[in-house]
Amino acid sequence: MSKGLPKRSEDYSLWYNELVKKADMAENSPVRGCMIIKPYGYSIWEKMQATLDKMFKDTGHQNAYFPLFIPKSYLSKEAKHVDGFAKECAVVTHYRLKASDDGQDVVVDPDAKLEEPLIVRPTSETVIWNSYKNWIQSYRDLPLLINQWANVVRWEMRTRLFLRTSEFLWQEGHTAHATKNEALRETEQMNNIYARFAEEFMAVPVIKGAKTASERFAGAEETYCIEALMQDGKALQAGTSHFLGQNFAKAFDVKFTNKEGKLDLVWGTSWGVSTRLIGALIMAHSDDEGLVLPPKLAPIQVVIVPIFKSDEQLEAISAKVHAIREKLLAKGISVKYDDRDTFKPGWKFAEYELKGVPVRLAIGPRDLENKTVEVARRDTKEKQVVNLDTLEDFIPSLLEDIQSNIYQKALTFRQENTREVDTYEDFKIVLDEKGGFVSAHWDGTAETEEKIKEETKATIRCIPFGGGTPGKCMVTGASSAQRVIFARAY
RNA sequence: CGGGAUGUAGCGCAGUCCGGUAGCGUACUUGCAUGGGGUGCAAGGGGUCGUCGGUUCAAAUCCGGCCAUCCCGACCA
Repeated sequence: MSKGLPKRSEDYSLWYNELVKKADMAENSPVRGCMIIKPYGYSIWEKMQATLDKMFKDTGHQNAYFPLFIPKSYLSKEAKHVDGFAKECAVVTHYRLKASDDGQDVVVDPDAKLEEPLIVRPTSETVIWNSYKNWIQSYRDLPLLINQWANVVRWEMRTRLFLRTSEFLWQEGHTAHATKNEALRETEQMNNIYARFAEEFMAVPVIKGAKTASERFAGAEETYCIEALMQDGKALQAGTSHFLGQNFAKAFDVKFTNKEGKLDLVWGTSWGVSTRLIGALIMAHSDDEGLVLPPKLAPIQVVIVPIFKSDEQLEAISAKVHAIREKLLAKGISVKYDDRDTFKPGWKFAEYELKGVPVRLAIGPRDLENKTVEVARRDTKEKQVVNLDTLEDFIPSLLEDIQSNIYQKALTFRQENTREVDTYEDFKIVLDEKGGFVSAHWDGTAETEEKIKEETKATIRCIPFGGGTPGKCMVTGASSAQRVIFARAY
């Protein structure tokens, strides 16, 4: 582990990349655009998974698993859907290799060509709706509320660790409903769950809203989303929830008999969040020293570092530490005691800061004498000496304090970097000089949206829920029902 | 697919202009000291110089092809 991270303020991209690698979260795989998620990065994902999975199950969803391969013909059944994904699909055309003529290599066996190419799923609507056709006959089979944890492949031209990789891990929920309203409520409910997860667990404030038609999921009638602001002033789409209307039901002929005995098409939704959330977590809180993890998602919440010279000292310290550890574990706090003598205390301090461990305890001979322990918090880097007797009450409240402090910090940052503008001139200036979210009036047309994107690289991140006051479009002067959120985005 | 750059030890790089037989930092191994913020000193191990070909007495270095990676664009539910 080499020391030193590039400065966040000097080169945000480099800082991010190095941080991901040095904190031992992930690295590039031999296949371009894919990534290897290392145990530390994966353990954060596992925490996210566990939390989200519980939220899904609490709202009546069940997990299932569908195949990785999608026959090409499935994908083409929904016209808009295939349009949206066709350009980034990995395609399997053969099922066998053979030795090359000179025996030095293996080549694709031309005799092993598949009758129909298989697409490595970029998303699973098509395979899943193909099954739903068989699973749904009556209104009694509805609603069908299914989620799957899986990997998907989208062959992006340009990739970034966690934020956009060719292969990524995610959950995708796919539900079927008897009525339009119920499906709409589901779409909204899941978007709310994502927002709650982002804010309460990731400590990342998000704006909930609807996508414009051009930013919608391919095949959806409405896409809701949560949008977060990163520390470099760029926006990141953190989760999406789609109202699919009856589009996939039509494409896959999924009909049910309603209470009146009449055939009707079912209404669908789909929603997902991915390992991109880990990227959001990193970019939202971390600093020049490394990761800053919210206690609720940190794989290690408290690390204890002993300071010792001799084996006798270590033994005495360890006895104390074990008692502390037991007490904290009993309160459901994850504690790591790093008593390795192969690394020095200073090295360990830097290492756990890099990895974003929220609280560090250091205990040495001096503390044994005074019955104290040094407590350092990662978010503010403040250190204080705490009496051993009060520690078990102090730590849980400190963890809560850190959780809310980093949320507040991120919220303040977003508020300071969200600006209302009324003219296109100001819009361009703010975007270039400050970045962040820009709240402005837009006439609602795809043409204006496209023109702005073309000229400024800013996209409409969302049309925030909750409405707002009407006004005039900053570009065309036409009337606008409410302000929308623009930003340059990842 | 266009524009730019890079490929030398696990990682980060110098050496290339001006050809002469492989170097620095870090990491690793060993020893001694050290230990409350990335410890110091000493010794040691580790290299098809991306790849294929050409020029030359001699190529990491010059020339050509290929491959790969990164950055900028195009692309990005």
